[in-house]
Amino acid sequence: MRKKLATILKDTLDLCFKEGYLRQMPLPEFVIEIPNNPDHGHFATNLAMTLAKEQKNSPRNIAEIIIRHLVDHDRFILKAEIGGAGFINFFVATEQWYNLLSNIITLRDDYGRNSLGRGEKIMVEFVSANPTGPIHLGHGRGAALGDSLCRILAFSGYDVSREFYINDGGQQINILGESIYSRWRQLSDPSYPFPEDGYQGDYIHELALDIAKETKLENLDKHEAIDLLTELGKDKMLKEIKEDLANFRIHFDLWYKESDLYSSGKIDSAIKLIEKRGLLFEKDGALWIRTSSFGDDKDRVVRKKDGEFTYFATDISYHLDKWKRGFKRVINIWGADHHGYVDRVKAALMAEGIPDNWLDVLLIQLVKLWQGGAEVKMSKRSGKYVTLQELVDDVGVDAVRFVFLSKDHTTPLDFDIDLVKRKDSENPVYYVQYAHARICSIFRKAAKENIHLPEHPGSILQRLDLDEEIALIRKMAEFPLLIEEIAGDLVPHRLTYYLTELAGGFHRYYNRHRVISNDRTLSQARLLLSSGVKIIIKNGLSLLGVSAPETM
RNA sequence: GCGCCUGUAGCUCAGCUGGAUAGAGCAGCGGACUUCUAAUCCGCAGGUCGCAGGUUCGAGUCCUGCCAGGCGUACCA
Repeated sequence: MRKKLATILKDTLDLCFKEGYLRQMPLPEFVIEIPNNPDHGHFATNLAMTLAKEQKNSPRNIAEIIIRHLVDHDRFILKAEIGGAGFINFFVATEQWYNLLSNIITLRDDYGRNSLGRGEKIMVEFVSANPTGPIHLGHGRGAALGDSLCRILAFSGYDVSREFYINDGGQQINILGESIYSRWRQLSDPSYPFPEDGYQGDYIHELALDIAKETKLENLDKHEAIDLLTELGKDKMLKEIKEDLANFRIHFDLWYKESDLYSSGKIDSAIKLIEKRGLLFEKDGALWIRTSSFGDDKDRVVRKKDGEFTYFATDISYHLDKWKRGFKRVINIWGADHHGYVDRVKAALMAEGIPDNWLDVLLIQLVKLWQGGAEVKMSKRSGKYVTLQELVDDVGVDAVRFVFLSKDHTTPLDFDIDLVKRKDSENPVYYVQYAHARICSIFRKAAKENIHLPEHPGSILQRLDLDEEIALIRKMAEFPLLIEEIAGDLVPHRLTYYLTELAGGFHRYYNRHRVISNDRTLSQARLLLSSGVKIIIKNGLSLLGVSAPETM
């Protein structure tokens, strides 16, 4: 509807220029917003104010001229008024709102879908937790964000791929093997030393027990045993990570192994490409890439003195591989502690001729856990942290996802377990789900009384003549544009707020008016209204990966 | 030192590309179930938008400086 209004305004300006009501000038940037105050209309624009300076006329005079010459062949606008310093407030003809509601009901699951992405290939890489321990809360937040983003991008016409990068090489994996080995030895010899930088968590102990049950380790020498434990431990950890994510309703299209980059020679070819561009040099026995030419603070090592590639080198080749696979755009979701790494990777990509804006990195801030009014301290080093699975077992997938998604990822998140566990009004996820369940309940009741949604709403909709009813439809009308904005700005948290407002609007309505009454057509009209709300709540929750229950 | 993020009601947070009287949930106080689910609703109270300047018709939003908190500044991964 906003687009329709924008067209009307443009046509109107053209007319005013042509007929000389206003001085000819380039079209200024102006906004059409939805005012907070209902007295200010359904839509408002600052158009007259943006014209004022150039027109050498007062905003209110210009608004007057625009209103007088509005090009509105379809009688879209009921009335237009001047407000404040020169806003133009528009009231849309009621019929338009009825059409919109009919449209929602026709489109159902597709209401809100758009073609912003034009089928473009886009990849979201997220979680990518090292297979050296279970996934914890921080990963969970990234998982919820990444998955929801993918759902929204797919809904917006992108061809989306979800990818998990497995760091299955390098030092930390060896430490995993050594840690398991020590725990295994400690089964028979409690004094056996544990590596200083080993992983402390109880899961290492469990892994040792598990593997010892299935595999004979006694006959192997230490190195063979550690190698084997590294492999088995890694596989078991990865399996657990996959299960935990599946329980969190998250599935990936591709699990990409870091080790494949080595075996396929992709690291070498990535570095050769940089060499070809003359951005590689040797210093102090190491191989460096001149990232400082592309906005990085300093140059970076890709191959160490000892001949090993750095993690940075594998990352460069991994991203080059993403590029070669034809993704038009890539989004990475990383923990905020990686922020120093962003410029470096972007610089390296630019050194390979990849444009700066190809990669978007979303940094998620820390999750702090609260219980009993105190912060639950977490540290991976000491092995003391709450896993995602524990939290999900405790409070349920829906609540965890909703809470994670209800905050902007740039702000640190305080997660209060006690609060999220309570299945009452304190938890917004139930507030939204409850509205859905309530509407389902109304439909059950209606079916019993043999009242059904009409096939062709037509004139029945005219029975929706309360301000609250029109206001609800107006709220519903915001949904498609909101989805486009979220897909464009990568901000799914806005959806949780929208859904809470929509649910609130319905709850209020429900408490004041009966949907089902003796008046059959009125009942049908209100069922149509309820149906619209239900459709949007269901679509919205599904984009967050949250269920929409029919009963609660 | 330099860089990134954050600072809005007692608490947790929204505030869309600058717009009209800064919002929501929780916590506090007072009300509403013989009627479609009270996991709901209604009302009251609660604010120097960290501080100080600047830009302009207009700033929580943009710019500069300062203060506070978090994180990062590896030939680790």
